[in-house]
Amino acid sequence: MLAFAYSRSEMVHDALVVLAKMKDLSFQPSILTCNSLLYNLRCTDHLWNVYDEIKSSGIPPSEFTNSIFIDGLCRQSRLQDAVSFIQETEGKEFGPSIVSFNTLMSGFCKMGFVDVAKSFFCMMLKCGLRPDAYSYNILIHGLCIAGSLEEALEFTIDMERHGVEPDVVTYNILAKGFRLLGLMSGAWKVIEKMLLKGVNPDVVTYTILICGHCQMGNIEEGFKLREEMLSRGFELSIISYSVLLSSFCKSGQIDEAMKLLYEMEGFGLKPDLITYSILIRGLCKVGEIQRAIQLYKEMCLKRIFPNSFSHGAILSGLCQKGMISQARMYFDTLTKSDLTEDIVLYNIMIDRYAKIGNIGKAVQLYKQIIEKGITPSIVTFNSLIYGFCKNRKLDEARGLSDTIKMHGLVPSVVTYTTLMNAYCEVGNLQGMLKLYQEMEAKALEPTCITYTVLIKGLCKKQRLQESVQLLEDMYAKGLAPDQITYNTIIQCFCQAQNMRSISIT
DNA sequence: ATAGGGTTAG
Repeated sequence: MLAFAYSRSEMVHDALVVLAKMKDLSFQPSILTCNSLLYNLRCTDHLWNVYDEIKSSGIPPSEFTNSIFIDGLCRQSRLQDAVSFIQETEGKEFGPSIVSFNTLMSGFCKMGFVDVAKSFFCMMLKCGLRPDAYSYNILIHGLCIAGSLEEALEFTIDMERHGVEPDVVTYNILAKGFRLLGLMSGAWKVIEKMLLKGVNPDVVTYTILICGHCQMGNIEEGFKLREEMLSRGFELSIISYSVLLSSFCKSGQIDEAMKLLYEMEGFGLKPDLITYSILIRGLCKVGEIQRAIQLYKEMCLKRIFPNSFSHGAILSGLCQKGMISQARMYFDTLTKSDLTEDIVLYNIMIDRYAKIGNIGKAVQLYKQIIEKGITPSIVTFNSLIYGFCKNRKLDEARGLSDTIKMHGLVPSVVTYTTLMNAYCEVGNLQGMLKLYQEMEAKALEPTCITYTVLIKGLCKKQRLQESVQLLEDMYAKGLAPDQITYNTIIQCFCQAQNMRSISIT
């Protein structure tokens, strides 16, 4: 009991001391205690030791033992070991359980390998196991994160067909999937369906919707939903607050954001690393670097330790203020001392160099990444492509497509949009449209910026009707045009001296 | 003891 209590209270060290004593006295701990310990050490190097210890001690494992072990392997990114383990346990007393498979699928999804996860879904069926709501939700989530919304929806239908009712988690996952693509009208349809099915929204649902409003720049609607939430007896979570905070920060209303921070603290909610990172970024964005550093220190005093998010906030703050040499100094100390070589920090720096047209420095940092054996991300390449485009080196920019493939990466909407913009700038409408078709063929959803580039390209060739049609397409999709979209169209009509059509919307 | 909501670079 003592060992169990220690373990449950995450006092793992004490638990281990008690267990060692027990071993001296030849007392056997219960499997409950062992599992709890295995669970608490699942992210550490002790995972194997504890597991081997259980195996050799003769304590009969429970059905949970194996799935906890698999979870540990997945969390340590040892997916291959997890797969081998599942294969070994097949046919044994506690062979692969649904939970084991679900854990494994979740592990693969988190690493971005949805296809592999799907193959385990099939394997599960072959083992005679019936996927449960977790199995479906894990896959649907993985697909949504990967942007394959259509397939996620197909899986949802499949789920219903097999008698597993989509629950609040399923609907939340789908709503977020639409939100991620900026398609809020789709998200609302998901919620409608959910209500129709008699499934009640929860705090997560509200948070996704508030986030959607905020993302569309409509903080007011976000706050209205918050009122509705409160009137229905829900309490705001740290995350709901963070969404609202973030929205204020994005629109530069930093004092409003700080007010929310004090409000949440007043309710006894403790801001976490993400909340602080949002605020630090917000302060940097409006140029208040000193206040940002002050908050950063306050966070450290509360024993919340900065990660690359908070560092990235300060770094991009310095960059945005045009303090490029200070930014570089900060960057150098971070990359020299930090054990984790985060690609995001490199990306921020590379992007800044690209933005100011210093492609030389950008390429230099890229080479440094490769030398250090750090894997570049698609963002790294997008920034480099931007840099080349800005310097009118379109061939070099396009040439990077092969390098992207070489690294096993996939061009994103941003890759396409950046290149399309470059073609648009040099007046190559055909080149731009060809890229757009290629993008569509890969089922990549165009963003507001993609549409704006398309509109700009068409406007340049006086194809006004088509550009207005694109604007209509955006409305139909629930994709919000921004100021630049409107400015582009207005400017174009002005140039065509067609002042009346401006009221077309 | 397996699933869902918030921050980053384009």
